Amino acid sequence: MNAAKKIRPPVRTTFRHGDLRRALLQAGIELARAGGPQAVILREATRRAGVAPNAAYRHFSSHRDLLQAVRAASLASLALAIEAEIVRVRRRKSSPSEKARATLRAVGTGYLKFALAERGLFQTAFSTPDPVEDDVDVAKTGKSGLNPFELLSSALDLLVEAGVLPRERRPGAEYLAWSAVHGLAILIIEGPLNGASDKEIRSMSERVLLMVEKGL
Amino acid sequence: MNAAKKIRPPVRTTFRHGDLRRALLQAGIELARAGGPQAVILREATRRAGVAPNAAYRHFSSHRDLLQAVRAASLASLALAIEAEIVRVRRRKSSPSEKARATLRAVGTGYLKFALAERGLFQTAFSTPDPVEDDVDVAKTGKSGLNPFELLSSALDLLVEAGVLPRERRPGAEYLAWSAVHGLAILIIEGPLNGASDKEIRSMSERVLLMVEKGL
DNA sequence: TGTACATCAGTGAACGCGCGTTCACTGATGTAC
DNA sequence: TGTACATCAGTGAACGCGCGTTCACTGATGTAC
Repeated sequence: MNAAKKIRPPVRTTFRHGDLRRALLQAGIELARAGGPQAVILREATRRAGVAPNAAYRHFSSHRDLLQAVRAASLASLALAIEAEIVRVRRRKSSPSEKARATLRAVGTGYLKFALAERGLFQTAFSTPDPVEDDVDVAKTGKSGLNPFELLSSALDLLVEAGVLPRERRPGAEYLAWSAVHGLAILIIEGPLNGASDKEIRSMSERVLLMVEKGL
Repeated sequence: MNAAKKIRPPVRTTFRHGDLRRALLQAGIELARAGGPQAVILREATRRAGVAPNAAYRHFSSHRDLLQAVRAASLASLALAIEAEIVRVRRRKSSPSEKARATLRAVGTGYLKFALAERGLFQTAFSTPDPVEDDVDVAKTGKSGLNPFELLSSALDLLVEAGVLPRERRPGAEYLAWSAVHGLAILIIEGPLNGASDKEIRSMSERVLLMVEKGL
C-alpha cells in the first residue's frame, strides 16, 4: 500500500518539461480526435503531459485559449487532407475545364474523407467561434498556406478561368458548394447516414458532388 | 436579513405541483431555445418550475431522458414550421409539376426559416443521438403526424408522381436535398454566414434550393 | 356522507465529482562578471 | 574556468462552483369501506 502510494514517479528526469506547449497542444488534439471539442479538457491535457494542472497557464491563458489552438490545428489538418486530394488531380493530364472540375471535386472529396476519418477533429474544427473565411491565421492552413475555405475558393476561381462556371455565378458560390458538402458530412457523422456502409457513403458523396457541379 | 432568509415563499399554494412533467419539459425547451442542447440543465429546469431538484426524477429517469424529450419537442416544432410553409403552397393553384416543385422548396424554406428563427431549438433537434429517419415517435411530428424527414420524403414522392424527378433518381434523394439545406442552415447559424444580412441569407437560401432542384 | 388508509408527488439534506483557476512557492537553467 | 545571481517553467495546495443523483422523509390527495 505504501509502495502503491509512492509510485507515481514523474517520468521526466528534468524539472523543466522543455516542450510543454507542444505537448499540451498534442494532448488536446488527441482528446479532440477521440471525443470532439467537448473532450478537450485542460486538466486532462496536463495529466497526459505529466505535469501539474496549473502548469498549462504558462502556455495558454485559459481553457478557451487551448481549445482555440486545437481548433486551429484541426482546420490545418483538414486543409492538408484537401490538398492531398488536389495533388492527385494535378498529376493527371486533361483539359483545363476537366481539370478545374476535378479540382472542385477533389476539394469535396478531401473534405468528406477527412470528416469521416477524423470526426472528432472535424467537429472540433467547426465548433462555434470565429468564422474561417477571411482568417489568415497560419495555424489553420495546410502546406499551401491556404485554409480550407480558401482552398475551395481557389478551386472555384479555376472553374471560372476554365470557362466552366459563368463569372456572374461566381460570387458566393463557396457557400453553395460548402453547404452541400458540409451538410453531407454532418449527416454522415452525426445524422441519419451515421451507420451507413462505406459503399453507401461513397455513393452519396459522388451524388452530392455531382449535384453541386450541375447546380452551381 | 432574517426577513430576507424567510422570503422564498413557494409560489405554489398546493403541495403537489400537478403538472410538473409539462412544466419541466417547457422549462427545458426554453433553455434549449436560449442556449442550445448544452443549456438544458436539469437543476435549472426544476428551479424554473419552482421545485426541488430531485423532484424531476418523478417524471424523467435522468438528465438524458429530459434532454431527449426536449429534443423530440424541437423536432416537432421544426415539423410544424415546415408544414406551415407547405400549406401556403397548397393554397396556390398551379400545375401538378409546379406544385410539386413548390412543395419541395417549401420544405427547404420552412427548414431554413426555423433554423434561423430558433437556432437553439434547431441545434437541439439535431444534437447527436438517435437518427430521425425511421423513427415514428409521435413526439417528434407536426400536425400531419410526419417528422421533418418524412415531410421531405413525401415532397420528393410528389416530385416523382408529377414526373419532374425521374423515378430512378428518387432513392436516397432525401440525403441530397437535406445535405444542401442542412449545410446552409449550419453555415448560417454557426458558420461564416453567421453575421450575414437577411437579404444575403434569403438570396443564399434561394440559390441553394435552386441548386438542389437543378442538381437532384 | 364520513372516516381510515394507501399512494406517491413532492421535500430537504447531502454526496462525490471534476472542472477551471489562483496563490505563494521552488529550484534548474542560462547569463554576467 | 568559476561563481553569483536573476529568471521563469514548473510545483503543491487549495478555492468555489454547479452539476447529476441518492436517501429517507412527509403530507395532500383519492379511494375503499
